[in-house]
Amino acid sequence: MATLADVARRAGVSPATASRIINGSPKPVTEALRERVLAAVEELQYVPNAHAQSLARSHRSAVGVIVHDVSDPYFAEITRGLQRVATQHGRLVIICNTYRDPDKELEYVELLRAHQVAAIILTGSGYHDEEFTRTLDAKLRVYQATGGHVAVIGRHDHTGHAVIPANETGGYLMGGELLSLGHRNLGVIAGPEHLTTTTDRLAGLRRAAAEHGVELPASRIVYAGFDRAGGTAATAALLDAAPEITAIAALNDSMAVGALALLRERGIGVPGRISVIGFDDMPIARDVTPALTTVRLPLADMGARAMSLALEPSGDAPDVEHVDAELVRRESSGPPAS
Amino acid sequence: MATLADVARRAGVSPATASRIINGSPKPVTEALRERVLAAVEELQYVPNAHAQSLARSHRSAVGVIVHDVSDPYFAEITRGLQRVATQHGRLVIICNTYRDPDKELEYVELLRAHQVAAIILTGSGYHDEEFTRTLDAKLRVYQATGGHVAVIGRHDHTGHAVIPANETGGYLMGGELLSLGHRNLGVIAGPEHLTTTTDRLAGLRRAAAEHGVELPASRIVYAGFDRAGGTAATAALLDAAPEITAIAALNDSMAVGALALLRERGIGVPGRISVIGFDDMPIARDVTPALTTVRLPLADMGARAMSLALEPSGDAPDVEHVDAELVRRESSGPPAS
DNA sequence: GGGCGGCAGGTAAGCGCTTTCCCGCGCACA
DNA sequence: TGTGCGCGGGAAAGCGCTTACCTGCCGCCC
Repeated sequence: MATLADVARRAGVSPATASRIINGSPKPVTEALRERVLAAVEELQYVPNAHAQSLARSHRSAVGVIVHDVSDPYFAEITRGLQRVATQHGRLVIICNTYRDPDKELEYVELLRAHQVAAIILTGSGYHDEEFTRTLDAKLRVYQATGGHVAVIGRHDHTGHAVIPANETGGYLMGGELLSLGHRNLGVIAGPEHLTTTTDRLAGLRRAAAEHGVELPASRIVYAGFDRAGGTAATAALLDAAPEITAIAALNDSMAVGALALLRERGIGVPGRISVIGFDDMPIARDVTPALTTVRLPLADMGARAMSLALEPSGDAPDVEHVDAELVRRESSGPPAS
Repeated sequence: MATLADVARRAGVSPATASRIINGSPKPVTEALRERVLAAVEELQYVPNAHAQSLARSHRSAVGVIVHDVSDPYFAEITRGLQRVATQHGRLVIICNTYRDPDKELEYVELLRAHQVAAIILTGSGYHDEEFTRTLDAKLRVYQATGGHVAVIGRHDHTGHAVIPANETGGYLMGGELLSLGHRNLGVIAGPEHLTTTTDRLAGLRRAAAEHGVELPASRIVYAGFDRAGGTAATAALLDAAPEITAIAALNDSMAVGALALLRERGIGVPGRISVIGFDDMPIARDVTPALTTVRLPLADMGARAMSLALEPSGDAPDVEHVDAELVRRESSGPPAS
């Protein structure tokens, strides 16, 4: 690799001058030298070593994002928003996939710290695991103590910037929709029980049920993975345990898609025999059959807002932005068969 | 941030010793010192500065990936495969989204070079643009000349490691399927004309048509963006230009999904009135309505193979792996209405 | 004409690590 | 007892860049 010294030598100037010209420093430089240096850069195809730069300036330029899995449309959408804002700020985004392994989450915080990122964005759900939460919080604090910015999406027990989706309200909306359509026998297919996202959405659902005087016994709630496969598995289990249900509330769209697939396979009409409602409004929700009634969260926007919070710290106090959930009626829900 | 010097001071040793202990260097160190250093690391929550490390060792550890858009399921799948292999090799992946802007592609190659990545993976289609291709190739060569590894997915005019999907054969498969079902009036909704992916797939389609003695006039081919919106727009245009068609070949699944959406909206039965066939077999292909008949490409696997080629250079000669396309029959295709 | 200010450019000190080389010690050997 | 060797540990030289500080020169003023 050509170095700055090579460029300087070739242009017959000192490294300092070369550096100033290349970085457009405010220090004035003769036009003749400038041209010689720029020519040398071109001939040598010189690109400054980013590591050396970040070592010399103590200026952090990249930002880190920790997601469960970028290829999951939920995170893909959020990431899109994150990227957009980061790029506007001229910052490189380092994406870390934990594949839902809490240990990896911890590791990645260290790794991002090692890479001197300007900010860490934690997406995905918080965990109901006190020890893990404490450890994570401690690591983030250490990072913040050295000037790092942190923003989380979702409820994590960490004080700092946060974008918090209305999971409880959304759950309430799902429940309200199904109940006011006349359903009384609801089943729920939920993500892992130790995720705050699961419990928050479920809490809203319970609140709606309670208001309508409807039971939601434990046997009607099946926990599984927060993905398509989890959705089919949970639906199968639910159908075995409670064949009388007329509606299924899926705690995210991926699970809802899995449910739809299983119901189709078994020849169970949706919404004729069973209504299905999802959560998140991922892009594919409108393209499945039947188009999915769901609770919309502005995913890309949430990502953008989190990145903005991290990159444009408005003040010293931690900023918390709540984002609203909104019901989107499509074709997978209807009144129960009478 | 705590530095190595801080750790050394606290443990009462030299930075050299601290470094050796922390990195598990082969040089033997007394157990007592080791413990003192490790304790200091813990107390100070020390994490080595990755930039300083990569400067000191001349060892490149990250790898760079250039995609059009990670949030596009096509690239999301490929990225998944890339990540898997990279993680196995203990390497960090830097993902760069070009949003289909060739200039950004060029910029990102420089940026990744600046970041001293060990390898650059170029995904996404090649361009029919001689100047661009030459510039890109030149930049990649410079990178390779300094020891960087390059692997591309898809047909790019660049000699080096490559994973090349059977786009032509896949196009032939699409065409063959539709034609042997009895369709004679085909329409094609294609991605941008300047992409090699578009032209290769189209070439296969043409070959199939020729074999069956079927015309495929220019008026039956509509070019648009390679995404859902492009699919709906192209379908609308196609329906206007050639209302007699009984089948639509979409050159990727995103466009097919867009087509399906438009046809549903217009109340046109699929496959009753018009058959639709896609390309790629993205995860959502099986969940749309009707489930999409498509040509499967093992996307995640392609990503994994590309990363392997880049990270485990088998020899000096450039490795080219061809990957097969395979027809997946689902419900969106059928014989034409008689 | 001498002194001084300003200005282009260079010199060198880091940034935080790794690693080569060297030093001093204690041991075995003759 | 003297020589030599092995071994644990430290000193210091970089890795490639930025930047504070210094130098030498020119033109200006008194």
